[in-house]
Amino acid sequence: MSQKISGVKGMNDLLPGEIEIWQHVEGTARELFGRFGYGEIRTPMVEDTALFVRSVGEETDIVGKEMYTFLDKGERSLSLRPEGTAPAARAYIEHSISNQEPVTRWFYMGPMFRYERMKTGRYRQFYQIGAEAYGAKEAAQDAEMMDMVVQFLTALDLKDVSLNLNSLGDEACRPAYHTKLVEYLKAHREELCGDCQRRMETNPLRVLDCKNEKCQAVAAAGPNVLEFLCEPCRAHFDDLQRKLTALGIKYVVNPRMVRGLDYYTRTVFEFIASHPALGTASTVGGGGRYDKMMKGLGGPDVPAVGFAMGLDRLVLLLKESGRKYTAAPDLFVAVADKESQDVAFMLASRLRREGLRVDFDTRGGSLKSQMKRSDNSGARFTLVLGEAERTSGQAKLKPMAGGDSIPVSLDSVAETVRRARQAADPAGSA
RNA sequence: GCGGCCAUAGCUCAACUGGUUAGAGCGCAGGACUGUGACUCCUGAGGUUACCGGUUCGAUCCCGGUUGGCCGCCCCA
Repeated sequence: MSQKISGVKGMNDLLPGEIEIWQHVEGTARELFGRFGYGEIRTPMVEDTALFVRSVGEETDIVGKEMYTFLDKGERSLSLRPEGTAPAARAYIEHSISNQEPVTRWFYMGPMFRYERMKTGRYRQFYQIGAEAYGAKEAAQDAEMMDMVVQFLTALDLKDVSLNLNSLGDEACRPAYHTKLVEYLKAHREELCGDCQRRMETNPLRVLDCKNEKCQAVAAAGPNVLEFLCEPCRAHFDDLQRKLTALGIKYVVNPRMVRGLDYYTRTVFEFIASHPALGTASTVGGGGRYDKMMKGLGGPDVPAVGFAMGLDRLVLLLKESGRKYTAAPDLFVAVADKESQDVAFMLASRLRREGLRVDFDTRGGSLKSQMKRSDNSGARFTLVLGEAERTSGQAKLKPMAGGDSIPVSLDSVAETVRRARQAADPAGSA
């Protein structure tokens, strides 16, 4: 055997048997987000490196050490996208969308790339579904987005997901808090872990969500970001909470929640799932408002709010739930004798044209092996075609789950199968 | 980037302290039953024991390296 070639570390193949779950999640998102008026966009997987440096933030781990960055043959520095918000913003600016409509709502889904140590639910090529709403600074826009996520999780029947909420203020009030926090942390330097002593210089907000118990104690006793909010930010946050309550959405205000990207202002939120299968990978999605990013990227001064969910973790949860999403054939056409092979082949084709999901063994083989294959395929019925059927034009639909066979003429197979399917699964698609 | 555990058939796992042709269950294929799957029984295919090197008369087992996987830290989705 020659040298075996394996896939790249942290990048996985998705095969039939599993892909159906992904399709289900993506299909649910498309339908639901469409209902909220969001249009799908697809941006390239590769962008100018500067886009992420300027939006995500030079000091973040993502840009600092996790990006797949390379020079193309024209010596341009390009990067595989590590997240979806910046590319969407770039597209929004590039196509002058703000000149065409006051409010724009987009969603996207696809692979993202980060060079990281692999863990449960965390891969180097991972998948996100995200949405962005541009042009509305009102808290109602934030609330609408969270409503959409909640409905999405509900549609997937995912329970035990909680919404954490915080406000980081804006350029009017954040600096004062920032100063106060650094002052406070410096006074308690000795009580912090080594990482946090470093963080207080580079990104003091991150000390707030350090997992270390001592650091948490220090952070808990320190200045509270919510008490520093200026009047407009305070009003915005209050309004958001009123709207969520009105929508019946449960949430927890966590003044120590911050996020890994620098561009957020005011609202930030996270959806956290508690499930043993996820281990420490409990965040399934998060987002927030980024009112200043567009201008920072050289675009118009439009406010925006967005979120992203990690599909890998959602799929992990759905796998745990044990639900099946595979679409089995309606009918397996089996052949009893060699002479019937071509007729059966044509019959299978005809039934597919009539809209049935039909499986057929092009190799022929013993009837027994075909029956086994039919059983394995999960087909609802098997139709055996042999000399008797060919001459009489009559056949039997054998229900693979057991029960009596249904006599049927070869001309009305599709209709009969459809009716049986309808009876068994009225909610199923046609 | 740091620390710990692990790697045997497609999958889940065996193989006494280093000792003959590395086994089982599941799955797959064929048959018992020549036009009927599942249950039962029989048979078969499928392995360079992740890779490279070392110690040894002899290595799946011991040692080193590489690659890959898992767990914790970090960070995140």
